Amino acid sequence: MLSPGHPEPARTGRPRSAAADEAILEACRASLVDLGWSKLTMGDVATRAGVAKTTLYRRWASKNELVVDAVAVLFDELELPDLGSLSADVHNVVLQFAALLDRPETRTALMAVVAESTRDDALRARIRDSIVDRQKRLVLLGRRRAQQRGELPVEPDEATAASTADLIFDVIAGAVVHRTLVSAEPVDEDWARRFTVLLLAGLGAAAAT
Amino acid sequence: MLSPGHPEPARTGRPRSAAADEAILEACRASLVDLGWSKLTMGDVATRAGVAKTTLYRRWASKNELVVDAVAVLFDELELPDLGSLSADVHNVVLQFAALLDRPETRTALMAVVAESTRDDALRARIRDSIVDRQKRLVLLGRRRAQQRGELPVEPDEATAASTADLIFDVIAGAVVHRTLVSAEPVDEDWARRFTVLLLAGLGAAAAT
DNA sequence: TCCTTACGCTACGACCCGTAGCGTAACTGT
DNA sequence: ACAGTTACGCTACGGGTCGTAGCGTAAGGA
Repeated sequence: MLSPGHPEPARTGRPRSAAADEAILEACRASLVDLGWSKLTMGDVATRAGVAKTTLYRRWASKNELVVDAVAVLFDELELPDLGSLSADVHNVVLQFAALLDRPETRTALMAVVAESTRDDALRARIRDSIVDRQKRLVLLGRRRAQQRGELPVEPDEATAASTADLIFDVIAGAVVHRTLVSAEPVDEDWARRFTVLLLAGLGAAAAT
Repeated sequence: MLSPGHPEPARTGRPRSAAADEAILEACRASLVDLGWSKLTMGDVATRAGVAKTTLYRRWASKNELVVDAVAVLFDELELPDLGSLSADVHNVVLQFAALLDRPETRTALMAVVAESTRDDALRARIRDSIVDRQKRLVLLGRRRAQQRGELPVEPDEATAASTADLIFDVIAGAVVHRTLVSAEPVDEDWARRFTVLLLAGLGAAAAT
C-alpha cells in the first residue's frame, strides 16, 4: 500500500474497498501465472480485478510494490510444526519452501522483485518486511527448539548468535532457491535429506569453534 | 548471438563487425550500471554503442539474451588457484564470487535474467551454458583437488558423485547470492570463514553416509 | 444534509517496442 | 574490374504500455 497512514489514515470520506484490495492481489497472482513477470501489465491486472486502472495507482506506486504484496501472503503458508528433532524440522521446512517456489506465481515474481530491489532501497525494505522476515522467523523458531532439546548450544554472545542465525538462513534459503530457480532441478525427498545431513553436521562443527 | 552458424556461417558478403559486438556488450554493461534492468532499453544501448538499433536486433532476439551475453564474460574472471587445502580454496572462491556480485552490472542482471528464465526454456539453456556451467567448473575442480589431497573420499558411484557436486554447488552459490542480494549484507572475511567451516564439516558428514 | 474521499471512465502525451524499407558500405569470387 | 552477397545506418511506422488529469458519481462520516 501507499503509506498506509501511520496512526490515523483518514476518518472522513468514503473508505477504500477492502474487497477491491483482495480482488486486485488475487488478479495480480493470476496474471503472474498466465503472463509471467515481464508481460504483466497494470491494465491487465485492473481488468481481471474488475476495477479501473486508476484505482491500482491510488494504492500502489509501481508494479514492483504491487507484486510484492500479492506474493507476500503466500509466504504466510509456511509453518514449522515441532517434529521432535532438528533434523526433521529442517527437512520439513526445506520441502515446504521448495513447494512454495514450485508455484509459478512465486518462482517468477520472487527473483524479479529481488532484481529490482538492487536499485531501490524502499522496495528492498518492503521485501524484507513482508517476505524475508517471515521466512527468517522459522529459522529462529527451529533454532530455539533445538537449543531447548540440547541439539544446539546456546551461544553466550548475542551478536554471534544473530550472525549464526543469519548464516543458517542464507544457507537454507539460498540453497533451495538456487537449486530450484538457477539449477532448475527439483528439490525432492532425496535432495532434502542430503542437504539436511550436510547442514546439521556443519552446524555442529560451527558451534565447536 | 542469433544462431552463431553451426559449421559455416556465411562465406560471402560483408562480415559482421567484431568491434560492434564488443561495443554493444560494453554499452549494455554500462547501461546496466546507470539505469538498472527495468529501465534499460535497446535504443539506449544502441546509442551508447554508436550503432543503429536495427543492428542490435540483427544479433540478439531480445533484451534478455543480450544481457546474458553482456554479463557472461564477467564470470570468466573467476579462477581457482590451488591454495593447498580445500578450506582455503572454498574460502577463496566464496570471496571471489561475492566480489563479482558486488558489481552493479552483475547483481542487477543476474537475478533479472534468472527470473525471466522461469518462463523461457531457451533463455534458461543460454544461462546454463554461459554462466552457471562456468561456475560449476570451479566446484568440480576444487573437489577433484581435494580428493587428490585425500581431504574428500572418491565416491564409487558416478551418479551420487554428480549429485553431490550439484548439492555443493547449490549450497555455495545459493548462500552467497542470497546473502548478497536478498539479505543485502556483505560477504566479508568473517562470513566467508564461518561459511567455510560449516560447509567443510558438512561435507565430511555427508561423505560418511 | 453537507463534506470528504474513493471509484469508474475517458482521454491524453510520452515512451519503448520490433519491423520494414531504402541507400550505402564492405568483402568475396570470378 | 565487376557482379553478387551480406552488413550497416537511417528513417518511419503501428502497436502497446505507462502514469496522469479531469470529470461525474458513489459511499461513508459529522
